[in-house]
Amino acid sequence: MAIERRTTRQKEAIKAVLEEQAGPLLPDDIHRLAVKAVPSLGIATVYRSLKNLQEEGQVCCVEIPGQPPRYERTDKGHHHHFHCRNCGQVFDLDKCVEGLKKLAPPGFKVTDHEIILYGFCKACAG
Amino acid sequence: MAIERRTTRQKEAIKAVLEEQAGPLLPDDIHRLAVKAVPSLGIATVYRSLKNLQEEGQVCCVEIPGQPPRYERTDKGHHHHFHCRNCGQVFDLDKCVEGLKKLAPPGFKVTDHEIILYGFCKACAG
DNA sequence: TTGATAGTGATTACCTTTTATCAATAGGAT
DNA sequence: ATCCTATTGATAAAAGGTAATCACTATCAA
Repeated sequence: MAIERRTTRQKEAIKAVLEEQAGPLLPDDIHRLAVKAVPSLGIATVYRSLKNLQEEGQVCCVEIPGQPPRYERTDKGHHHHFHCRNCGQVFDLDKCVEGLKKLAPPGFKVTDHEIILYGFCKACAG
Repeated sequence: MAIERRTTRQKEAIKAVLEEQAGPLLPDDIHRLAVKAVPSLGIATVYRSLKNLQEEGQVCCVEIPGQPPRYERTDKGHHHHFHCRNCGQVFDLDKCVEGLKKLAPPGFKVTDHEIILYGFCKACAG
Protein backbone atom coordinates (compact mmCIF):
# COMPACT_ATOMS: atom_id res chain seq x y z
CA MET A 1 0.00 0.00 0.00
CA ALA A 2 1.13 3.53 -0.72
CA ILE A 3 2.14 5.74 2.15
CA GLU A 4 -0.74 7.73 3.62
CA ARG A 5 -0.22 11.44 2.96
CA ARG A 6 -1.26 13.92 5.58
CA THR A 7 -2.04 17.60 5.14
CA THR A 8 0.24 19.82 7.18
CA ARG A 9 0.69 23.55 7.62
CA GLN A 10 4.25 23.16 6.39
CA LYS A 11 3.32 21.55 3.07
CA GLU A 12 0.50 24.03 2.52
CA ALA A 13 2.84 26.95 3.15
CA ILE A 14 5.41 25.60 0.70
CA LYS A 15 2.80 24.99 -1.98
CA ALA A 16 1.36 28.46 -1.42
CA VAL A 17 4.77 30.04 -1.97
CA LEU A 18 5.18 28.18 -5.25
CA GLU A 19 1.67 29.20 -6.35
CA GLU A 20 2.27 32.87 -5.69
CA GLN A 21 5.67 33.17 -7.29
CA ALA A 22 6.00 33.65 -11.04
CA GLY A 23 9.50 32.28 -11.57
CA PRO A 24 11.43 29.34 -10.17
CA LEU A 25 12.79 29.53 -6.63
CA LEU A 26 15.75 28.12 -4.77
CA PRO A 27 15.03 25.86 -1.77
CA ASP A 28 16.42 28.64 0.39
CA ASP A 29 14.06 31.20 -1.18
CA ILE A 30 11.12 28.90 -0.58
CA HIS A 31 12.18 28.43 3.00
CA ARG A 32 12.61 32.15 3.60
CA LEU A 33 9.15 32.89 2.22
CA ALA A 34 7.28 29.98 3.78
CA VAL A 35 8.72 30.66 7.22
CA LYS A 36 6.49 33.74 7.33
CA ALA A 37 3.48 31.44 7.49
CA VAL A 38 5.08 28.69 9.59
CA PRO A 39 7.93 30.16 11.65
CA SER A 40 9.18 26.79 12.86
CA LEU A 41 9.62 25.46 9.31
CA GLY A 42 12.98 23.75 8.80
CA ILE A 43 14.97 23.56 5.59
CA ALA A 44 14.85 19.75 5.67
CA THR A 45 11.08 19.88 5.30
CA VAL A 46 11.44 22.12 2.27
CA TYR A 47 13.69 19.55 0.56
CA ARG A 48 11.36 16.70 1.55
CA SER A 49 8.28 18.49 0.29
CA LEU A 50 9.93 19.47 -2.99
CA LYS A 51 10.88 15.85 -3.54
CA ASN A 52 7.30 14.71 -2.89
CA LEU A 53 5.79 17.43 -5.06
CA GLN A 54 8.14 16.44 -7.86
CA GLU A 55 7.11 12.79 -7.59
CA GLU A 56 3.48 13.87 -7.67
CA GLY A 57 4.18 15.93 -10.79
CA GLN A 58 3.08 19.22 -9.26
CA VAL A 59 6.54 20.76 -9.25
CA CYS A 60 9.55 20.54 -11.55
CA CYS A 61 13.18 21.44 -11.42
CA VAL A 62 14.74 24.35 -13.34
CA GLU A 63 18.49 24.41 -13.74
CA ILE A 64 20.51 27.48 -14.64
CA PRO A 65 24.09 26.54 -15.56
CA GLY A 66 26.46 26.96 -12.65
CA GLN A 67 23.67 27.33 -10.12
CA PRO A 68 21.83 25.01 -7.77
CA PRO A 69 18.39 23.74 -8.91
CA ARG A 70 15.33 25.94 -8.62
CA TYR A 71 11.74 24.74 -8.47
CA GLU A 72 8.48 25.88 -10.04
CA ARG A 73 4.92 24.69 -10.68
CA THR A 74 4.42 22.37 -13.64
CA ASP A 75 1.18 24.00 -14.75
CA LYS A 76 2.80 26.87 -16.62
CA GLY A 77 3.33 25.14 -19.96
CA HIS A 78 6.37 25.38 -22.23
CA HIS A 79 8.50 28.38 -21.39
CA HIS A 80 12.07 29.49 -20.82
CA HIS A 81 14.00 31.64 -18.38
CA PHE A 82 15.85 34.90 -17.94
CA HIS A 83 18.62 35.20 -15.38
CA CYS A 84 19.47 38.64 -14.07
CA ARG A 85 23.23 39.08 -13.72
CA ASN A 86 22.73 41.71 -11.07
CA CYS A 87 20.10 40.46 -8.62
CA GLY A 88 20.36 36.78 -9.57
CA GLN A 89 16.61 36.37 -9.85
CA VAL A 90 15.15 34.10 -12.51
CA PHE A 91 12.12 35.20 -14.55
CA ASP A 92 9.81 33.25 -16.83
CA LEU A 93 9.74 33.93 -20.58
CA ASP A 94 6.45 32.76 -22.02
CA LYS A 95 7.42 32.78 -25.69
CA CYS A 96 9.75 30.51 -27.63
CA VAL A 97 11.55 30.67 -31.01
CA GLU A 98 11.36 28.70 -34.26
CA GLY A 99 14.03 26.71 -36.03
CA LEU A 100 15.84 25.22 -33.06
CA LYS A 101 15.86 21.69 -34.44
CA LYS A 102 17.67 22.94 -37.52
CA LEU A 103 20.69 23.75 -35.38
CA ALA A 104 21.48 20.07 -34.90
CA PRO A 105 23.76 18.25 -37.37
CA PRO A 106 22.25 15.66 -39.75
CA GLY A 107 21.47 12.38 -38.02
CA PHE A 108 20.95 13.96 -34.61
CA LYS A 109 17.52 13.56 -33.01
CA VAL A 110 16.35 16.57 -30.98
CA THR A 111 13.82 15.76 -28.26
CA ASP A 112 13.77 18.99 -26.30
CA HIS A 113 15.68 22.18 -25.65
CA GLU A 114 16.56 24.89 -23.19
CA ILE A 115 16.96 28.60 -23.79
CA ILE A 116 18.36 30.91 -21.14
CA LEU A 117 18.69 34.66 -21.60
CA TYR A 118 21.11 36.62 -19.46
CA GLY A 119 21.20 40.32 -18.72
CA PHE A 120 19.48 42.78 -16.42
CA CYS A 121 15.88 42.66 -15.29
CA LYS A 122 13.62 45.69 -15.40
CA ALA A 123 14.48 46.72 -11.83
CA CYS A 124 18.25 46.29 -12.28
CA ALA A 125 18.46 47.81 -15.80
CA GLY A 126 16.75 51.07 -14.76
CA MET B 1 56.74 40.68 -11.26
CA ALA B 2 54.44 38.10 -12.77
CA ILE B 3 55.10 34.46 -12.05
CA GLU B 4 57.44 32.83 -14.53
CA ARG B 5 55.58 30.22 -16.56
CA ARG B 6 57.36 27.05 -17.60
CA THR B 7 56.55 24.74 -20.46
CA THR B 8 55.88 21.23 -19.25
CA ARG B 9 54.86 17.97 -20.88
CA GLN B 10 51.72 17.99 -18.72
CA LYS B 11 50.48 21.38 -19.90
CA GLU B 12 51.28 20.56 -23.50
CA ALA B 13 49.36 17.29 -23.29
CA ILE B 14 46.31 19.01 -21.79
CA LYS B 15 46.36 21.74 -24.42
CA ALA B 16 46.73 19.14 -27.15
CA VAL B 17 43.67 17.27 -25.92
CA LEU B 18 41.61 20.46 -26.01
CA GLU B 19 42.89 21.27 -29.49
CA GLU B 20 41.95 17.90 -30.91
CA GLN B 21 38.49 17.63 -29.41
CA ALA B 22 35.53 19.31 -31.09
CA GLY B 23 33.21 19.69 -28.09
CA PRO B 24 33.73 20.63 -24.45
CA LEU B 25 35.24 18.07 -22.08
CA LEU B 26 34.98 17.25 -18.40
CA PRO B 27 38.17 17.49 -16.33
CA ASP B 28 38.02 13.70 -16.02
CA ASP B 29 37.76 13.31 -19.79
CA ILE B 30 40.75 15.58 -20.28
CA HIS B 31 42.70 13.61 -17.72
CA ARG B 32 41.80 10.28 -19.28
CA LEU B 33 42.91 11.46 -22.72
CA ALA B 34 46.04 13.35 -21.67
CA VAL B 35 47.31 10.45 -19.57
CA LYS B 36 48.01 8.66 -22.83
CA ALA B 37 50.75 11.19 -23.53
CA VAL B 38 51.92 11.66 -19.94
CA PRO B 39 51.10 8.54 -17.91
CA SER B 40 52.02 10.11 -14.57
CA LEU B 41 49.61 13.03 -15.04
CA GLY B 42 47.52 13.69 -11.95
CA ILE B 43 43.99 15.11 -11.86
CA ALA B 44 45.17 18.05 -9.73
CA THR B 45 47.36 19.21 -12.57
CA VAL B 46 44.40 19.10 -14.92
CA TYR B 47 42.42 21.41 -12.63
CA ARG B 48 45.43 23.70 -12.20
CA SER B 49 46.08 23.91 -15.91
CA LEU B 50 42.45 24.57 -16.74
CA LYS B 51 42.42 27.41 -14.23
CA ASN B 52 45.54 28.93 -15.79
CA LEU B 53 44.27 28.50 -19.35
CA GLN B 54 41.03 30.19 -18.36
CA GLU B 55 42.93 33.15 -16.87
CA GLU B 56 44.98 33.39 -20.05
CA GLY B 57 41.77 33.37 -22.09
CA GLN B 58 42.65 30.26 -24.07
CA VAL B 59 39.95 28.09 -22.54
CA CYS B 60 36.41 28.73 -21.33
CA CYS B 61 33.87 26.95 -19.25
CA VAL B 62 30.69 25.35 -20.65
CA GLU B 63 27.93 24.48 -18.24
CA ILE B 64 25.12 22.05 -18.99
CA PRO B 65 22.36 22.28 -16.36
CA GLY B 66 22.73 19.66 -13.68
CA GLN B 67 26.23 18.70 -14.74
CA PRO B 68 29.73 19.68 -13.70
CA PRO B 69 31.53 22.27 -15.85
CA ARG B 70 33.15 21.28 -19.12
CA TYR B 71 35.98 23.12 -20.86
CA GLU B 72 36.71 24.06 -24.46
CA ARG B 73 38.94 26.32 -26.55
CA THR B 74 37.86 29.95 -26.84
CA ASP B 75 38.80 30.24 -30.50
CA LYS B 76 35.63 28.63 -31.85
CA GLY B 77 33.43 31.74 -31.92
CA HIS B 78 29.78 32.00 -30.94
CA HIS B 79 28.10 28.61 -30.80
CA HIS B 80 25.83 26.42 -28.72
CA HIS B 81 25.67 22.83 -27.53
CA PHE B 82 23.86 19.55 -27.94
CA HIS B 83 23.72 17.10 -25.07
CA CYS B 84 23.11 13.43 -25.90
CA ARG B 85 20.75 11.86 -23.40
CA ASN B 86 22.21 8.44 -24.10
CA CYS B 87 26.00 8.75 -24.15
CA GLY B 88 26.18 12.04 -22.26
CA GLN B 89 28.57 13.58 -24.74
CA VAL B 90 28.33 17.27 -25.61
CA PHE B 91 28.60 18.43 -29.23
CA ASP B 92 29.09 21.89 -30.71
CA LEU B 93 26.34 23.51 -32.78
CA ASP B 94 27.81 26.16 -35.03
CA LYS B 95 24.61 27.97 -35.95
CA CYS B 96 22.35 30.19 -33.87
CA VAL B 97 18.78 31.50 -34.17
CA GLU B 98 17.19 34.93 -34.59
CA GLY B 99 14.75 36.75 -32.38
CA LEU B 100 16.03 35.70 -28.98
CA LYS B 101 16.04 39.21 -27.53
CA LYS B 102 12.34 39.50 -28.33
CA LEU B 103 11.60 36.81 -25.75
CA ALA B 104 12.43 39.16 -22.89
CA PRO B 105 9.72 41.34 -21.34
CA PRO B 106 9.79 45.13 -21.93
CA GLY B 107 12.43 46.87 -19.85
CA PHE B 108 14.71 43.84 -19.64
CA LYS B 109 18.19 44.19 -21.11
CA VAL B 110 19.53 41.03 -22.77
CA THR B 111 23.32 40.79 -22.90
CA ASP B 112 23.83 37.18 -23.91
CA HIS B 113 22.12 33.83 -24.12
CA GLU B 114 22.50 30.09 -23.97
CA ILE B 115 20.80 27.44 -26.09
CA ILE B 116 21.07 23.77 -25.28
CA LEU B 117 19.50 21.05 -27.41
CA TYR B 118 18.84 17.63 -25.92
CA GLY B 119 18.26 14.34 -27.68
CA PHE B 120 20.32 11.60 -29.28
CA CYS B 121 23.52 12.05 -31.23
CA LYS B 122 24.12 10.41 -34.59
CA ALA B 123 25.72 7.33 -33.04
CA CYS B 124 23.05 6.87 -30.38
CA ALA B 125 20.04 7.65 -32.62
CA GLY B 126 20.99 5.05 -35.22
C1' DT C 1 -10.53 11.32 22.74
C1' DT C 2 -7.37 8.12 21.51
C1' DG C 3 -3.81 5.68 19.14
C1' DA C 4 -1.07 4.43 15.20
C1' DT C 5 2.08 6.50 12.47
C1' DA C 6 3.28 10.18 8.91
C1' DG C 7 5.58 14.39 9.32
C1' DT C 8 8.75 17.65 11.45
C1' DG C 9 13.14 20.05 12.92
C1' DA C 10 17.88 20.06 14.35
C1' DT C 11 21.71 18.02 13.35
C1' DT C 12 24.91 15.06 11.34
C1' DA C 13 26.48 12.57 7.54
C1' DC C 14 27.12 12.41 2.75
C1' DC C 15 28.48 13.01 -2.03
C1' DT C 16 30.75 15.13 -5.69
C1' DT C 17 33.69 18.42 -7.45
C1' DT C 18 37.42 21.43 -6.53
C1' DT C 19 41.28 23.35 -3.93
C1' DA C 20 45.20 23.27 -0.51
C1' DT C 21 49.25 20.99 1.18
C1' DC C 22 53.92 19.57 0.81
C1' DA C 23 57.80 16.87 -0.33
C1' DA C 24 59.84 15.67 -4.61
C1' DT C 25 60.73 16.68 -9.49
C1' DA C 26 62.15 19.09 -13.44
C1' DG C 27 62.35 23.60 -16.56
C1' DG C 28 65.68 26.79 -18.14
C1' DA C 29 68.75 30.76 -17.37
C1' DT C 30 73.34 31.10 -16.20
C1' DA D 1 76.34 21.08 -15.07
C1' DT D 2 74.23 23.81 -11.43
C1' DC D 3 70.90 26.27 -8.94
C1' DC D 4 66.56 28.48 -8.19
C1' DT D 5 62.01 27.80 -8.04
C1' DA D 6 57.79 26.72 -10.81
C1' DT D 7 55.42 22.60 -11.29
C1' DT D 8 53.95 18.15 -10.18
C1' DG D 9 51.38 14.10 -7.94
C1' DA D 10 49.24 11.95 -4.05
C1' DT D 11 46.53 13.00 -0.54
C1' DA D 12 43.77 15.39 2.58
C1' DA D 13 40.48 18.74 3.13
C1' DA D 14 37.16 22.21 1.72
C1' DA D 15 32.85 23.74 -0.23
C1' DG D 16 28.17 23.40 -1.56
C1' DG D 17 24.02 21.22 -1.77
C1' DT D 18 21.20 17.31 -0.38
C1' DA D 19 19.76 13.25 2.24
C1' DA D 20 19.65 10.38 6.57
C1' DT D 21 18.83 10.04 11.45
C1' DC D 22 15.98 10.16 15.43
C1' DA D 23 13.26 11.77 19.13
C1' DC D 24 9.27 14.47 19.26
C1' DT D 25 4.89 16.36 17.34
C1' DA D 26 0.61 16.40 15.06
C1' DT D 27 -2.78 14.43 11.73
C1' DC D 28 -6.93 11.94 11.22
C1' DA D 29 -9.60 7.50 11.23
C1' DA D 30 -12.08 5.09 14.52
